[in-house]
Amino acid sequence: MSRVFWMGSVQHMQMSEGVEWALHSCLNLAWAESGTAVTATKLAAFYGLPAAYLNKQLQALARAGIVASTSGPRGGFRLAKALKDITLMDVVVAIEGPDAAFRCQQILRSGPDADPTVDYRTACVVSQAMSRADLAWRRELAAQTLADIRATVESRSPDTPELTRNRLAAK
Amino acid sequence: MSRVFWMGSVQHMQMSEGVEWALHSCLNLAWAESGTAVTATKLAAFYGLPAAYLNKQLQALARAGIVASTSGPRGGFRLAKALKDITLMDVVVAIEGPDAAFRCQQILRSGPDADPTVDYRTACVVSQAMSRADLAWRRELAAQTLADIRATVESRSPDTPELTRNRLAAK
DNA sequence: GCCTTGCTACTCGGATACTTTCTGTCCGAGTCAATGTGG
DNA sequence: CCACATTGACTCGGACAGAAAGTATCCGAGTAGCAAGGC
Repeated sequence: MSRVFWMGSVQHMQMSEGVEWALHSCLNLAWAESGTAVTATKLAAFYGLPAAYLNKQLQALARAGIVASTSGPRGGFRLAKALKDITLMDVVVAIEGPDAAFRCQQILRSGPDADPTVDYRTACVVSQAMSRADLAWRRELAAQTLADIRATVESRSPDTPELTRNRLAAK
Repeated sequence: MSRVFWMGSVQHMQMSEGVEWALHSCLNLAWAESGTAVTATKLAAFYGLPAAYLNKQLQALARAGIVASTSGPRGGFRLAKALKDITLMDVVVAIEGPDAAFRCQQILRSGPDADPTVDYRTACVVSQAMSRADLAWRRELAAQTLADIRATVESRSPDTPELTRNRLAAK
């Protein structure tokens, strides 16, 4: 009796959803921009996101030099580079930080035949194998720019640029 | 005044350190095994890990069919497959769960021109791009088996099998 | 002497606390623009 | 009419709570072996 059903794994190792917000916001900035800055509030209203929290993510993009921020009336955010110079990797690093998903804790340090002079982050074979996968991931992210994304979106939905511009221009 | 120094990004999107523990423990099981099971306590003592928590990770490996568990005296864990049939991907999925790192929240659902009939996890261009990177990561993890890891370790440190076996055999 | 039976010690398994990270909110510093005033 | 100081509202920026996940621990269910007792 009382059979136990395994409900499936819980959600592990997920990146912040701020990455998704940041990517879409950058695209919207590219479509909206005609020399004017867009406030975090407007960008958040686009998807019903909490404005203050999106603002936090945009700050991270600003620190990374992806967007530029202006305070005061008529202030807001605008792209600091061309879309073709912004890779997915740039955005992910800006939001999630530069560290690899797999963190080698160097547990071999505590093992029976440990050598204190060795850095197991580079020497440990397990760590090397995991790093290989991380590098493949990063390579793929770095190979795609936001310009590529925009081009694909516009080819599928040609109305998107105008719709977005209008929506952001509206008070 | 009171200049603020940015301390660098905090550590985001890190996978559980249980992955590292699980990988090393599987290798140790392969070296120790001579038909006998090894307890979680012994495996934990190898690196000074909390035994009960390592046990938790080993349970996850057991659910995934990577190791088999036996209760009672002379019980413990032993490999359920050959090392060549265990990929890094298998271990990561067992510990971290099957979900991708990037979770498309389908924020386009809340966008201005949303189509409720569309599943944006597959339709959203941003999601597709992120998935491409995830797939590259998974492909790399699936391409490496624990047998590969063992072979590399043994070629670099030929003493490891015997050292490990002796250490695990010791009371 | 051998079989049966009960017991004890041992191990996994999942339920339970504690810590860190992520998510969300708030208020202050700075800024630009409009407005009113004086020349 | 034009220049300038003042005011005011608006926006980002970082500091401050709440929620969720990761980490660590504990105790119970089950099992295998051992020991004692009976045949």
